[in-house]
Amino acid sequence: MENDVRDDVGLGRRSPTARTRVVVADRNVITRVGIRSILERNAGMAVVAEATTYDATLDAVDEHGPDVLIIDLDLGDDTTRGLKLCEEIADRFPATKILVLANTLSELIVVEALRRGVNGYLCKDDVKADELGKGVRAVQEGDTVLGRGVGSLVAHGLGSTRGVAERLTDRELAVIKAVGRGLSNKEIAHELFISESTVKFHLANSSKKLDAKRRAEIVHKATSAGLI
Amino acid sequence: MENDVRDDVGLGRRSPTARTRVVVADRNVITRVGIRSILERNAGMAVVAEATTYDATLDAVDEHGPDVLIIDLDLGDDTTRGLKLCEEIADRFPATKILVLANTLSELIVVEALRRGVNGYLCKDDVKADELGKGVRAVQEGDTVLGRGVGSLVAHGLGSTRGVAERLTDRELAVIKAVGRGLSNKEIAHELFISESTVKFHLANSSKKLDAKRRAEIVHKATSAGLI
DNA sequence: TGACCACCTAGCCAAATGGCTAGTAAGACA
DNA sequence: TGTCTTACTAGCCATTTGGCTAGGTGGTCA
Repeated sequence: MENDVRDDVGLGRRSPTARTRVVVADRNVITRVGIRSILERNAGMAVVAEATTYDATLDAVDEHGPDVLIIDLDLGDDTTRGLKLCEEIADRFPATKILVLANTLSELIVVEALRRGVNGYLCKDDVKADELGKGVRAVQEGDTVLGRGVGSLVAHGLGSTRGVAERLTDRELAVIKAVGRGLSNKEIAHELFISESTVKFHLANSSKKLDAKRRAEIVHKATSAGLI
Repeated sequence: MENDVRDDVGLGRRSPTARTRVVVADRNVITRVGIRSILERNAGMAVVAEATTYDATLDAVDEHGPDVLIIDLDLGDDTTRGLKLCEEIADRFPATKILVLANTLSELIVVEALRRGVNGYLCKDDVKADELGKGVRAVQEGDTVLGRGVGSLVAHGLGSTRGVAERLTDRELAVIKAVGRGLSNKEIAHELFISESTVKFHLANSSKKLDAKRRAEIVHKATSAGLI
């Protein structure tokens, strides 16, 4: 059950059976220790580096060229930067597969992540201990891994007629943040140096993209998705 | 730096120096493994049980009578049940100290938790590896532990003149959830079998309690606090 | 060059919301 | 018994909002 696989290294054929090398990017120590513990003890993998910021993640991937990057998209204030980072890594380091390990499940983020070249998407609260290792192995071998619930969410989204969670622009995000702080359109207009009409324009667009009926729902969806 | 402290056990005086016994309640395997790893390897403590539901947590505390319970308030749909559970444990098992390990930092929840007998409140994303063990040790010895940022948040809340995050009633919570789904007052009234006036009444009360100016802000604060 | 996109603005109108006062009623608690 | 809390209702009125149409700008990319 818990064989030590270190002996594999240094045997005959090296490359295919070599230990899977993983970089973990998560701001949470507890999570990092947990992942390391699970992967190294039970799955025979090696966590070669840990990162807690976007920049450090990029550096770590560049330096270690891991087989798999396990990343929580939310390393800072908003998930948007995490998505951009994934895109960059998928682009610059195609040999490194990306497995997102998210706190929350949001169609918006899942679809956007897959669009940007992520190879797998698991939810922290849903994964069982053995599934983490299996997931890492699977993405390493080229599979796309979607955790419980994630798959059906995506299928549902792709099947529907609407725009499937289009990306929010910077301006839209700024307006939504202000709405979440309880500001009126007039106050937001004043704060962002735009007219009230423009605020309403951005909100109307955000509504469509998020499939939300009212500003309160926009805020709820954006908050749940870690956008604000 | 990382001495193995297991030798402490079985020395002369047992009870004061005996290994601290901990129960961990968190729905997330990775976090549970991480906490166990950190506490057992570096702090010389023993995780005697893990729980993933409110009921299981109560059972585990009852059965093992741990020195400290480390709990994530959000074991199910909403944080409210977690708060109730803490109150019950603090009441029935005063020997077990409670250390909350939260995902998010919300004044609302912190104040409410302390009010119900919790001994410490740390934020997962903020704790360093060594702080977890120190925190556990401190609450065990009777101290109240508030993580970085948590303390000032509470102090600020207590210092202000307003009601300091009063508890939301079930009805208010139901209305807020509906608002988050983008429903209008009329729709909410119909869904909850109450009049539109009553919906507005509950929202006005919620506004005061959460110190929110508009429904969108109510939703934002409630969502951030894990209430909906 | 034209198409497309993000961004910005204006005005109109119906609906929704928020703030207020002024009540009723049931259950908990001392 | 009286007081408190929660829950519920009504109406009024100003403000906010959402939905609509109809524009304008500058930047990017094929």
